[in-house]
Amino acid sequence: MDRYEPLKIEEKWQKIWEETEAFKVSEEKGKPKMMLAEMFPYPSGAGLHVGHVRNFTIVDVLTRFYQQQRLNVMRPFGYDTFGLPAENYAIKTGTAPQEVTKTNIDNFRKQAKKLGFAIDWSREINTSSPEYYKWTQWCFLQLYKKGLAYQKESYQWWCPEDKTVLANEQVENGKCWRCGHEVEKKKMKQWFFKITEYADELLDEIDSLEWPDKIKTMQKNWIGRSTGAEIDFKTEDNTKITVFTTRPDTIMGATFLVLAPEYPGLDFIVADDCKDAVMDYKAKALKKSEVERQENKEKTGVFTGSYAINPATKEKIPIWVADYVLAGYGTGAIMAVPAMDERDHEFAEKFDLPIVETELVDRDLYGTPKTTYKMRDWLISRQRYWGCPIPIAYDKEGNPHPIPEDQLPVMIPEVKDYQPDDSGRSALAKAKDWLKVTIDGEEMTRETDTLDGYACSSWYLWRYASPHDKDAAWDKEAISYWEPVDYYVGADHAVAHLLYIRFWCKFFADQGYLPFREPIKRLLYNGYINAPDGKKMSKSKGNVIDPLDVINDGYGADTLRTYEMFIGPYDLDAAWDPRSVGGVYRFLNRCYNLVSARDVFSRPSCDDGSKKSEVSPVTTGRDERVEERSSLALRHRTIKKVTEDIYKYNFNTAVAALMEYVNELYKSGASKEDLVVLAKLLKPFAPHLGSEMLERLNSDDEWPVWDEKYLVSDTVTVVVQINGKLRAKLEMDASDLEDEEKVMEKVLADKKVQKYTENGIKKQIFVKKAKLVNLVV
RNA sequence: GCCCGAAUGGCGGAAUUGGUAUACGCGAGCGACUUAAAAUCGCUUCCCGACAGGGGUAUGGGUUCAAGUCCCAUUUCGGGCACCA
Repeated sequence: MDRYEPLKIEEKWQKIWEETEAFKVSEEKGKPKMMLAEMFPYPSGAGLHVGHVRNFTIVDVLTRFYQQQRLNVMRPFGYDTFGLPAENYAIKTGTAPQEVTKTNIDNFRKQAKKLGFAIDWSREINTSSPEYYKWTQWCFLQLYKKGLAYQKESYQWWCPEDKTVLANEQVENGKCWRCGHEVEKKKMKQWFFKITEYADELLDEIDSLEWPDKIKTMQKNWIGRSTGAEIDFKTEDNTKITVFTTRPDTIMGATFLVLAPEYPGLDFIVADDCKDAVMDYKAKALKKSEVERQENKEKTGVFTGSYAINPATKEKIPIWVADYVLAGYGTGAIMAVPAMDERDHEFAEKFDLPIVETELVDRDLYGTPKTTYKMRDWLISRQRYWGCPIPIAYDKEGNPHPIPEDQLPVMIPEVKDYQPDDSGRSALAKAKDWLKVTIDGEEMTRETDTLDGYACSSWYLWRYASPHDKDAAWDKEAISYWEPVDYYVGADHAVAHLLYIRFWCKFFADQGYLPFREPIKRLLYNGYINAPDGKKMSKSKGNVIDPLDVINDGYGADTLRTYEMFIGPYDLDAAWDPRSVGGVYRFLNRCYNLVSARDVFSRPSCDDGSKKSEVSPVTTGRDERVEERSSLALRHRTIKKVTEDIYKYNFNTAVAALMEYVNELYKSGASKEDLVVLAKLLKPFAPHLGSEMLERLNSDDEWPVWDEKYLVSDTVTVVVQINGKLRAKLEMDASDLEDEEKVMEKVLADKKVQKYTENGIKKQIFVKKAKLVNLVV
């Protein structure tokens, strides 16, 4: 009997998979397909962490599960490589981001291979490679052509630390999502994608997706549709102010108007004697950081000195400016109804404005119906070096022109100094020669902004279908075979990425480039793995578990993978427990021993494929027949349990069922067929060991199928409750269950039951499905 | 403040969706093997009780023959949103 040596076995199988390109797939017409992917990682210098392992292993378990069911399964891999960490490293060390990225990718690939993932390595992609970002730029141009990529001057979130603008989605509690610095508002001309054009469809189709409710709700809230009306108010000198309200029926109670500090026509409205005060307030409001605004919710505002006429009451009502009205939502102006709205009420109290009870009127009487959204257009320009250059150039008048498609990619120029500055232009501006470009004989200057990294990840799932395509971003035929993606697994980007990719999908479907309108059928949102103390792992706390250490300590990748599936429900956060890792290792060790020492554990095989055991009652004697039946039942019960658990993503209980199975086999002995089934069911979790066991058992890996007929046994245990309390368990023939009278007869004959039913039975309930009798006495 | 979600042994967590609470693993204890330790194997392990029995799924109430599961209230913890008119 030899010892389980995981590192040896794993090296052997990884070599075999590498050399045979075991997971390379291509389109096979008529064969059912399955495509699975994780949210591709940003390859950091620190290498894979245990969170990646959980994420990737979920994908891998499903991948192998479907492979073993002989579907045509694609499980690609890629790297999301643009972004600040590589650039900040470049600023610090002078090393080109291209170089750092290559080193990190090489490391990630090596580590992923050590984990035994069933990846089609021929489909590896990298968003910062020119072959890839050429097509990101092409995507941009398609959006530009249709007017969905446009420039606008407006107030934007600016991170003074990273010296770039940020999208709404990248501002968390008033702070930059990357560096945590407080963001400011800055008026700049920036590029946007018009995601709002698809707001309704993005909202309405959410419910058709097999996604976690949590994510669906977050997206719905983010889009934030509300229906109401726009109502025109006129000032005394006839300037129109349009307000948005969800309650047009409360107009009788509107006793003043409030404008956002950034309201575009503010200058025309303010009365001369109030100008100084209003401009002063506006300047202060803009300087206020988002954090300050949130911390101090005390209402502030100033009177403009002007009045408007309430079209319903014909009353003259004052116009105020206050920063509780947001410029980017609705029209940037509201009618205040202090009797109905809490915020208006607070404002009216503070500034002593009239509060009148309102009578409701017909909703459509004074306004026109209007729908608005919380979601804003997606700000995509970044003043940073390490991103995909926006394929635009400006003529002498400053008008933008698209770079012709045959001139793509617009390569990232080499510079010596990566440092961004406050000029509002990225370090690309330092590449003087690169800046010049000739389009249609006219000299122009290139755009120096780069694209938000989320643009690069908004189409990568489609690139997997034809990753080396030189003529198109994706091959239409390949993509209509493979996609939409069947399973997408991640632990982040609930709104941003997962909303953007849906938006692009709808856009490219409208342009005829995609044959589907939703890119991801099923989404699995896995939980984090925390340190043993329950806290987030972080370098500074020194509580990081390195998955490579776990492997190299001798446990191996199979133990690591199986442990992370066993750790708890996949969608909940879990704390790392080094001792439980040992428990999983012991389990795999027992699996190995069953095969390597078969003579010790063997039991005569009763092959369920043979007609003998299926039909004819076994003639060799009662005991042996019972034995056969129970081991068949065990085996088929386990197949069923593991299969159904994987379909339900209950990976933890699937592993538990395998442990139970092994425990039973240790007690009762195992036939060859028992072990073959064990190895097949184990393989998705522990692919190296599973493969090794199957090789030794001389078996293929095709996923086993259970037969219900082995799950019904001759005898059943009937539970007897008296007044809902468990009092007895009775063995009966299974056929007895069909006859309630017979069951009751046996129940009432039981001595223990009789003890409780001396004074008669008021009511009896028999539940066949639960094999249960409840007697009310 | 608003909207979700959760609460089960010493710990991570199971429970066919209303039907035998605590599967599986960890930890702990006992035993076997061993000169010994490790490894391995076996047994025990919710609480009270010698037994009979009783109690028990955050707390209080309710529905039901039957509640961890459904309903109402409360507490605690997690997540999301946060002046969106």
